[in-house]
Amino acid sequence: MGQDQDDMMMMMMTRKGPWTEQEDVQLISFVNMFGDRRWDFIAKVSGLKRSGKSCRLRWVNYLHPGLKRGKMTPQEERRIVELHSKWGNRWSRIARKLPGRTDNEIKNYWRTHMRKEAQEKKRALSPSSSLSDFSSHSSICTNNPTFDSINPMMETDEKNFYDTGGLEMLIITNSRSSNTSPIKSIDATATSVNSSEGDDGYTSMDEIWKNIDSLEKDGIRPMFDTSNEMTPLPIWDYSLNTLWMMDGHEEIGSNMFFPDNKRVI
DNA sequence: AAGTTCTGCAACCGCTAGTTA
DNA sequence: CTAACTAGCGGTTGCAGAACT
Repeated sequence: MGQDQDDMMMMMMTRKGPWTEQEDVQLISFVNMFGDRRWDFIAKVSGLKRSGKSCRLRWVNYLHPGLKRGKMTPQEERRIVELHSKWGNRWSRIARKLPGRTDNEIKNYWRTHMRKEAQEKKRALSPSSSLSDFSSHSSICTNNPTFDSINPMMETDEKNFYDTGGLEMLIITNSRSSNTSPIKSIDATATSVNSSEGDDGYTSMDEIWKNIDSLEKDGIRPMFDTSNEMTPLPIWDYSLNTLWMMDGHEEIGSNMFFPDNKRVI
């Protein structure tokens, strides 16, 4: 079958809408194997009928182990307001300063926040005032282009916490545990990531992938073999359980990969 | 109790910047 | 150099559950 037909098939087979628990488990296992960069590859290889884009989004906004769930703390709220006044609707940038929070979450929070504020103002002002439909224009003041030019010095190479997730998080975790991971053995320097702020000592996933590629060229293979059968193996010590031990999350049953012994793919 | 409105959040869409061949 | 591809970003939508009438 030709590539075009393959793509056509993929298009037709693509699923949309809410993710099922089964899909989540499948995605987690494949991200654990291949890292959180090659989304298209993961989408294809995992057998999920999802686009790479959709997989990435699901991981970044919901499945990433570094995510905090639950309500924003007053400190976080203050920080968002502060940063938003500085940067406007640069949600991903704001998210970088709020570990465990995603741009989507902050964006949603802000919308709610603005809506509430608008309503309060409405109430405070006379009924004749025309602050109408503030909520549907959440960026009423934030699309101001000046926000983009403010604070050029604030331009840093800060990394989003979930940018460094996937393999890198695995590496950190693995460096604490005793097991060997393919990546750990490939790039020991990556274990020195400063995880406190995420801004220093950063080793990009690209570098790691390059390392993998170069090692593969040298005939050294990682523990997983992408050319063979796509059996999801939880080969890294990074316990999947931890993904589900966050606030308000139940743990998935004992057979994480094949609940009810169903075939995943 | 039933219907309506509101709220919070997950997910999609379209665009852009960066990367690769 | 450039075209194609991919990941990431910001805006928007749709839905489920809560709150209200």
